[in-house]
Amino acid sequence: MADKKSKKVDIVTVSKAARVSPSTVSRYFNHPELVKSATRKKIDTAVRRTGYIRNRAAQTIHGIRSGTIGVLVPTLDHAIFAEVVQAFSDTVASQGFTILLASHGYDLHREYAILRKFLEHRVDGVVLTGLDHDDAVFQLLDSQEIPCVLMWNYSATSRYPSIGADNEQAGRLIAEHVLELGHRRVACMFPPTHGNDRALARRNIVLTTLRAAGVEMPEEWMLETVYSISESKRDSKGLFSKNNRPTALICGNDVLATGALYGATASGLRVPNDVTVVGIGDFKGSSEIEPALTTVRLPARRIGQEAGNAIVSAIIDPATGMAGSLNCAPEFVERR
Amino acid sequence: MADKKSKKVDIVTVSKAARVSPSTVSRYFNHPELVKSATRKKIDTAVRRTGYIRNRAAQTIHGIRSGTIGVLVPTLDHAIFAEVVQAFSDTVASQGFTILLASHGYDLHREYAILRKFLEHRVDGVVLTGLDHDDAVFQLLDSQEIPCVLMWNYSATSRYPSIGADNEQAGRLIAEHVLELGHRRVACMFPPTHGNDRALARRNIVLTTLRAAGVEMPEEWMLETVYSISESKRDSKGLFSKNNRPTALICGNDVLATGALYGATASGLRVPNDVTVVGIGDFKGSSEIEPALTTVRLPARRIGQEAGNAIVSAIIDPATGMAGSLNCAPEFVERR
DNA sequence: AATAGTTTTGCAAATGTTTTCATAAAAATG
DNA sequence: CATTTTTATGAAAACATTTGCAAAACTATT
Repeated sequence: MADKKSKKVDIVTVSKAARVSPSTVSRYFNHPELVKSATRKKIDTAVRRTGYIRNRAAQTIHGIRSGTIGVLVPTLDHAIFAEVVQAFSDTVASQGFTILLASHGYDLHREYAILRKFLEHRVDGVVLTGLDHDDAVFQLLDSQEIPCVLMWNYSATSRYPSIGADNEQAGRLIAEHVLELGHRRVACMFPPTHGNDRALARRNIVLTTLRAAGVEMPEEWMLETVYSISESKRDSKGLFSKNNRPTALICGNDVLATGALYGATASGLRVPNDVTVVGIGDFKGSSEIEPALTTVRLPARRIGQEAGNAIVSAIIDPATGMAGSLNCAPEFVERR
Repeated sequence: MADKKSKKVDIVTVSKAARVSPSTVSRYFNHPELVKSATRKKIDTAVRRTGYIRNRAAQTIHGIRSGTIGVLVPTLDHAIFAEVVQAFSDTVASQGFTILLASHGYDLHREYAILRKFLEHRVDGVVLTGLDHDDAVFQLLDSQEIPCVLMWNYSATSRYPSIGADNEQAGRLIAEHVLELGHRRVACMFPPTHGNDRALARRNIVLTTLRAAGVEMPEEWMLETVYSISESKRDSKGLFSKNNRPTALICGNDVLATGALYGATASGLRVPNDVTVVGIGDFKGSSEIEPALTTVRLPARRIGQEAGNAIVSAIIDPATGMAGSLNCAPEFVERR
């Protein structure tokens, strides 16, 4: 079977081989119940013999769905996004869709260009990460009539349906936990917040919650550290080795938290006896780190699945349209 | 600009708005040097006003490249693959290509179906992970005339050009290191090798190298553990708590090695004083684990980049065709 | 101003499908 | 067996582009 390397095998090649018309071959694929089973058999062997592979491009220009969904994430280098994408991909693949994947590396300006590329490919739907996007991006989406989901974060007022965790809730949970433990001298460490609305929102709510409880965080305890264990270790060591040090450190994500754990240990402090370290955004595997880390878990797999289901049903049934936003509640995970 | 949500905006809509023929609009995009600059300007504003977005599907049926590359990995849940994909994606994106991504979850039978789907989308090239694939997959590739790269592992005799690390070399490096440290009582822990030629090849060479040095590994010291820190911790604890325990443990990947580190610590052993733990396949971040882990690093970023460059140049210049396989040498990373 | 040469444009055919409509074949009905 | 109904197939138009070819519009040359 299938070795016509010779030249182009198209639907008419098949139709000739099967001695039927091209229309019948087309029907064989799209409405098999309309073709007699004897003919079906003939076409079946012809397809096999010629090694024919359907051409979705040719279908797509008839307004038929392309069967692709554009997915745009900041980067796969952060396990958390890789996990969301994997879950999303699995979910939509089971419904016959394939994903077109691109990353913008936190440069929101690249989003527009990438989105255009997706649209050139006539994706059936688009998934963006985070709530905050260039206005041009939203306008472009408005002008098309394909469904779009903002995943990763949730907000009741997002411009397109958002499926993800509520940053406010996550930040509040962790801040309240720290307060409940009785801490009054609290520091925080977040990634650079420029172009990263997720991190920014988390930090703001943490500060607000603390302030509401009368805990004011001095400027020099608000660390801004890039996503890297070694940087975080270094910065937190700096923080912990000062004579005037905080008793708790809230980290914007678990990579930072991991580094901070190491930093604390390296400074001769024991966790959690001497200092408390907590993270937000538990990724697959952080549950295994030692010493155990208390975090607020953002349910990556669930987010990917829900986003996948939402967009697929919006694609398949455009009449009903997209369901609304969905809050995948972050979950408090206390360890040791 | 651009808000014709009204209806379909195609090249003829634009041509009418610009008062030129559709052919000229087409040329404006594909051979701008052939159209007078005054006309160019007219078309430019027409495009902007109508919000036209080119339809790659319609181009593709003219034999024009689709601008997509199919990438098939086992899963993104392993950081190492996510990292390769990220590097690959960045590399090809800079040349205007977008990736179609799918994962098979180590079920090699799904590869065939996914590959077919890629071909239906008329991808310009395909990247598979690993050297070992179903024969049907190779036959299908043979019957098409699109370039294909096998990435992640290297072998001089692979059926398609392979770009990646040499497992033999990696396994040998780490085994020799253990031998040099004077160990004679060595255990190993690898993921299930079924459908995972990478893990299998590594384990075989480790065993062979040890055996060549007269070190025979007893059956019960060959652990098969799924990719999970907690499983690995549990299994290694079992191993280390026996009265008759090995003095070194070679792990098939760094997730297993991390768990083994914790397992050793939990068994009251100190690393590396009481027991040596080494890994193969250093992933981004394992360099940060404490206690530090000695590994053989598989250069994920480099592999992704090289694979990207190789396939893009094979696509762009089919005459020259694909360059040969490339051995991205694994690198020995000794930490304390 | 007429001619030759060059640049720019439009027409029409081609690409690989799907789909509507009409016709042919088969089955059901009298 | 003739007629009606149903089912299966083919012809041709449509989809959104690209491209070879020829005509038209300029420029340059005398």
